[in-house]
Amino acid sequence: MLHRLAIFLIQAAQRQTIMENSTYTQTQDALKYNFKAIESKWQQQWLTEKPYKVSADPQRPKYYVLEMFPYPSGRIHMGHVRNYSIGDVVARYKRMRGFNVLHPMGWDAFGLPAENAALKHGVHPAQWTYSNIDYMRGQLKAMGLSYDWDREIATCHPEYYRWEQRVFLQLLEKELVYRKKTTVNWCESCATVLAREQVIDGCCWRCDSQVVPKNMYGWFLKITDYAEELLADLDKLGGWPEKVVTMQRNWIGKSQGLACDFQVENSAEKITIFTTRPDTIFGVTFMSLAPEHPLIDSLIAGTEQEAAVRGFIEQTLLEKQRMALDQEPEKHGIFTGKHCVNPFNGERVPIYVANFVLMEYGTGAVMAVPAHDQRDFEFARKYGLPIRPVVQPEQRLVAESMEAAWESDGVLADSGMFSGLPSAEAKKAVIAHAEQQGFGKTHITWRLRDWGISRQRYWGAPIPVIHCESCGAVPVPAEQLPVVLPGTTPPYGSHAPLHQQEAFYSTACPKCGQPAKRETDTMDTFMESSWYFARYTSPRKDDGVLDQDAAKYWLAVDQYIGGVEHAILHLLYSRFFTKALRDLGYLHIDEPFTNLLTQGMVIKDGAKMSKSKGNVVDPDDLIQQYGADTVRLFALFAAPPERDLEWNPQGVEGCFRFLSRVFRLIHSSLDCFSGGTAQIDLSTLSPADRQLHRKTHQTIRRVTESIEKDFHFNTAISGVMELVNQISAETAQPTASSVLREALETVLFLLFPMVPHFCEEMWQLTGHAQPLQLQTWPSFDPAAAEEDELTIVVQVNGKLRGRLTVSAATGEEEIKQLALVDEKVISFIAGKTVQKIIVVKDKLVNIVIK
RNA sequence: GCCCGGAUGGCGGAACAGGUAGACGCAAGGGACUUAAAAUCCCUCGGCUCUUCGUAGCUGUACGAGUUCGAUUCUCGUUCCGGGCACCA
Repeated sequence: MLHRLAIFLIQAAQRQTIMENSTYTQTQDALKYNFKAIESKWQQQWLTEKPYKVSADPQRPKYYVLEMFPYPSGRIHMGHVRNYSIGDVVARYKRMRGFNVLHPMGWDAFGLPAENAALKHGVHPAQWTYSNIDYMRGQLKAMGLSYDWDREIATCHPEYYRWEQRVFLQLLEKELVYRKKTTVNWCESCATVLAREQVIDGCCWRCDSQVVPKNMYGWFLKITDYAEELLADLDKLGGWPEKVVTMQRNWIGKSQGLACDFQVENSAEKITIFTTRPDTIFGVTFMSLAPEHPLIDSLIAGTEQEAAVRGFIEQTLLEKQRMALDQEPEKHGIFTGKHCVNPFNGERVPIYVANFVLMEYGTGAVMAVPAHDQRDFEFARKYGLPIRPVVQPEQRLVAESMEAAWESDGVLADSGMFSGLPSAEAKKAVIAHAEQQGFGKTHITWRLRDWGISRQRYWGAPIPVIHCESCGAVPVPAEQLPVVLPGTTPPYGSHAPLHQQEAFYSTACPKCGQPAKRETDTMDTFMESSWYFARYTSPRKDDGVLDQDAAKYWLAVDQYIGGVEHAILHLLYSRFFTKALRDLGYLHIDEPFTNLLTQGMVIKDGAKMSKSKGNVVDPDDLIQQYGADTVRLFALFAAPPERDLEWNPQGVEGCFRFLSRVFRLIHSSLDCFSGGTAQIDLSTLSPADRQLHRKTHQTIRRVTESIEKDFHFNTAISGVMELVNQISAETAQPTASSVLREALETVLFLLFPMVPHFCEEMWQLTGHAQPLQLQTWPSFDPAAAEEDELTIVVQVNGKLRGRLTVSAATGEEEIKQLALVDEKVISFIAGKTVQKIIVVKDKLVNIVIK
């Protein structure tokens, strides 16, 4: 009794000392987890001491972890909270593993919202953007994220985009950039080009007026030059989700087939078609051209069909715009009055213009084989054109009775010298024949198109080109870069605002000195995000694009983390840029991101969190109420990262409760930290202490494996919760202080990457002088983690009937015997014949009876 | 239409490699403490069955088959949900 009193008094005295010079408040008799004081204290320290500032150090292994940088829309949202919490765990964990960790942050700062805000409120896009950045930077700092803030970049800053302009000019020199005239989606009322996804039901997403096709000039990046490599290198991306690799593969869309010329009857013109089904070439019964096909003009000029065909084309192009993009119009077409000749059999076939043929794919001309292509089939039925099956499945096709095209393989029939060949062989034979005869050759077509980067907008990086009447498009000389966006006044008008700023565009030709005009288009904002990860390695370099040594040391990004919505565009463009920068001599790598984690969306009440749905939860409010550590913990605990996360306010509460529990547990166990660290001797431990010691090491193993294997922090956290639960249970009894201390310190170690402020505070409180983040991640002792008693499950015919507790050393035979004499088991096997007994080591015994 | 995922208690989610289904958390119910409440702590918690309330029996991982001593896990088929592409010749 007296002893207990003494302990109580000592504890009380200790507590008193803690209270006097620490960040806790005391309410009544309980210590309260004062997250506000704790978080601001450590954030302040990190701000002044910059422990996350790094530089290249060839002596140390590097680790580059990157989260997709945000668009500075105004405030961070839960998707960011989740993304950056995940990244921060990786960064902090790898640091404790001894890596030199690069973990930067910045802003994808160009884009239309800034311009819209400018039009609406009269603030300059730069002002709007920079003030959003300031606010959001504060939010990220309040989350305790371990970024090297000295590397922060904003893509709208001239010191960033000047190097992008430099790269643009070098690509121009290498002819990887070109200018061409194409059809774009044009909104008359907004007087601007719209991206495909901004056209809704043929109308402008903003003003709802009719979108029309318009031919105009634009700048293109020749990503198709890299199509083959972009496709082949997908095989190197073992650290990417398969889903994303598949999406990219489909997007690139390589098709191998035959390009073949059909001579136009009574004309010198030829129509080149592309087909992936050369085996069906004897089934061609007509030819279809895209309405935009350049040959049409000469085919119909002066004929009696001319007016009708022109009318059809006009109507079709209009219809194309009017139709919702996800709708397929009914197939229709018109006969041009002309014929062409199938070079394989000399047959003359009618040439049609058809609304379903795309000019952008293949050659814009399609040999129509109604028997083996569903689109051609429908078209043929509608216009009474012949259907001729030439690839026969086992059940022979008869043209008259066919209800749909047969698109699978078969054996060739009515195909001249190829008859009797199976499809696969016939494809090769047909191509070989065409090549030999000189009217066709093997050909590869890509679904991937060149990347149009021109935008008629203000808030983007200016394209560094000057148009001169006599010299044409002239690159801005390197020493004149950057071409800076003009003015501090808001841009007016939504169309090509730069086009209206004479002070900007009016200049002299660098070549001939004559008055000339600057290009007034700006670059697609995907340009900036295609190389920012590389710029982070030398963000302040002011005399070049990249520092070679830094790039070589840090790249590739070891772990990239972001939303799956960027699976195609951003990730494909970045891969392309990496290869292009490599070929310009800036980079030594082929692929930018070794490992990719695509995190799921944040869901509330079954729907994606969004302003329009009104189900957003503001991170600010949550951090205010519970602290950053709790919010981070919940974001990591509620679901594995790649899956959607259902936001549950009560779950957040639960995480806060957990941290409070640990907080109290540590305060009530401060005794165990007062002595030095004693060596733990397995042989002298009481069974309960042995058990806690074991659980401690098992938990280290479990958490380490979850982080290393798949970033499943949710199970890692469960593991720590189990350990905490066991510690709480143990502390009710006398416990060896060394074991208790080890267990509690382990909790802090394992939790640190997720809840850093909290753990640092507890670490300091328990008498450690050096910050926790400078410690080494704990390793587990396999001997300590090992169970010395095992629970063996006994089944009879696969059904659970009993459990045996045996020492780990028990042999198979003995376990078998123990199982057979188990009281419960006997009641099930009595009077039956034991057919066999299956023993799974350390796991179970299954007695099979009849 | 094609290509990928996914489906486990009231909810979010666990289950190494085919071997105890439901870890951990939330919610709910009961209890302790309190004048009371909050906070905290303890217990129960998939469904059904039982004059034995158990260390009980049956059943159960979307549905239907199959392989196996044994299937949430593997195979085939079906349904539903989500995502990507979508007239790609």
